[in-house]
Amino acid sequence: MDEFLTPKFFDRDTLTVARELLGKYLVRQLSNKKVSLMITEVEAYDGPEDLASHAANGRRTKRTQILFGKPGTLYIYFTYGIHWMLNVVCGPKDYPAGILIRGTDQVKGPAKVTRELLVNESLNGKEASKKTGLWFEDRGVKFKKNQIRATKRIGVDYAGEWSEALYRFELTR
DNA sequence: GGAGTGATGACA
DNA sequence: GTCATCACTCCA
Repeated sequence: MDEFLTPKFFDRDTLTVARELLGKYLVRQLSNKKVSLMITEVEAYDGPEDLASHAANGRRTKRTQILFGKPGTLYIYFTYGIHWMLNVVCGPKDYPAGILIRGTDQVKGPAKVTRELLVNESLNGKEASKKTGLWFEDRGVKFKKNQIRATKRIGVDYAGEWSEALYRFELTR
């Protein structure tokens, strides 16, 4: 049974949600086809203290306000002049937290995932749902706890001690 | 190792 | 308005 992950799933501790997203499916409905990818790598950006987060120090701007929004909301931004990044908002409203989808079983690399799924700003701020055309499913994939590897996040050296946080989770086999 | 690429945020 | 920076990927 495919179970749709509701906003309630994302309305919990960010690190817990991040770990539980591993093995779940990211599903994209395009006009002519449906693409499903199993999530194997994520990074958590959790709270106003997290200096690696766009919402570090509670910074709330036109871009980052999405992170303060409802759990289950998609946060998509453009970086390096080339790439789109896909995140899903976690935790309660007004608490800035999100999870970056870094990789899937077939597509490795955050910018490749968005390219493969044709994800861009048109989905930013929308809720992950079938109506939106991008959502998450639990397809009952099982794995052992020791298959989750927690490591430092990528590309956040500027974040001081927060760059050391083991907020990146990978599914190994 | 280094280029490409453009929005964003800080500062003025 | 200017400016540096950036949660990346590709090619060498």
